Amino acid sequence: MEGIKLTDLQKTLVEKLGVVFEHAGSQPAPSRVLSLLLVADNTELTFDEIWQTLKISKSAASNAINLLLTTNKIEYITRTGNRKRYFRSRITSWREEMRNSLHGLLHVSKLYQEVLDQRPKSTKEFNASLKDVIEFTEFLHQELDSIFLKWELRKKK
Amino acid sequence: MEGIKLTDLQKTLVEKLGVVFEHAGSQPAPSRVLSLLLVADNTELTFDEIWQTLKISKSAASNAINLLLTTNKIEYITRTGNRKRYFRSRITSWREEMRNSLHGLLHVSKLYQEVLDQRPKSTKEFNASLKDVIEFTEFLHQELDSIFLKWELRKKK
DNA sequence: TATTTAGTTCATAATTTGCAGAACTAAAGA
DNA sequence: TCTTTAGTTCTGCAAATTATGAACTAAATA
Repeated sequence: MEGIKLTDLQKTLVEKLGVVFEHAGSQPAPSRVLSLLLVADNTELTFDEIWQTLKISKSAASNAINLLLTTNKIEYITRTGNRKRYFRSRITSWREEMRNSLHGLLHVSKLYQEVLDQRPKSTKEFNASLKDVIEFTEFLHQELDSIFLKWELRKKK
Repeated sequence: MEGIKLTDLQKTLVEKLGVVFEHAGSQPAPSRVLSLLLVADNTELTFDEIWQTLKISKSAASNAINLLLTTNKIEYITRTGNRKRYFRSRITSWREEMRNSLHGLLHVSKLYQEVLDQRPKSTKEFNASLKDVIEFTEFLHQELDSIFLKWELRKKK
């Protein structure tokens, strides 16, 4: 048996999502692995199921999976008396990932501050915008929890 | 004269920012052009100043500039009796750009909805997370203006 | 001890990307 | 009309990125 069975719709979705992830900066193979783990009926797939279903080489799958593991996009579980690893998307930790993305923006912010520090005082509007971006990013980072909270309150209703 | 003069700090900042933009998915030359327009004392630079300062070819500069123009990262102004275009960063429209980024996320959200629509009902927690991501993205999109507002109120104090 | 399993690593091979250089163009000026 | 200016467009190439297949490995099983 070669990989898992996907409907035509599922195959299309894997490719469409794959392209979206590529545009977001991810490589082709990792993008497709991640997509497959979102689209497949079974959310926990083995190494063999992944490369056989996506029709990519074992080495491409190995590299893709390890990249996704180190970037915390996926994780794996094991089962007693079974050497296989079952890989799954970490979508359930999406809040955590969003926080991390914002942390990345904070790093850009620090660079913007360095830029601002060395700018001539004369370009007032420009400098003010730069300062706005820096401050708003920091604000967003501080506010994230209360934004989550507000959303959860609204959701309950 | 070859391009504009940059201090060593400015040169370093152009490269550091350039790398950051590259990590965000932008190509090398557009990244450097965008960085230069943030770092240079003069916020409005001509085509010749850009390629000569960055030591890239005219074609690389032309392509980079046009890409940045079509993605609304930069704009240009002209001056009477002068055929040159003066390019500048659109950083002052950063709110608009943020709104657009969120709009892009909304597009991903639509795909996630397609994924969710075809998923088996049995993977409850997984599906719930997917739904959360979709709904939170929409929430954020709706809330953006009031988040801006809250930030501006806080800023005044 | 031999074999199978679940991957990993390595040496390329195949694309893809991004840039340079040169030729080109359209408008303005001399 | 010739030249200059302010770019654009068109190859061609070098480098970087990705993928492949085959050989390898370490643990478990027979």
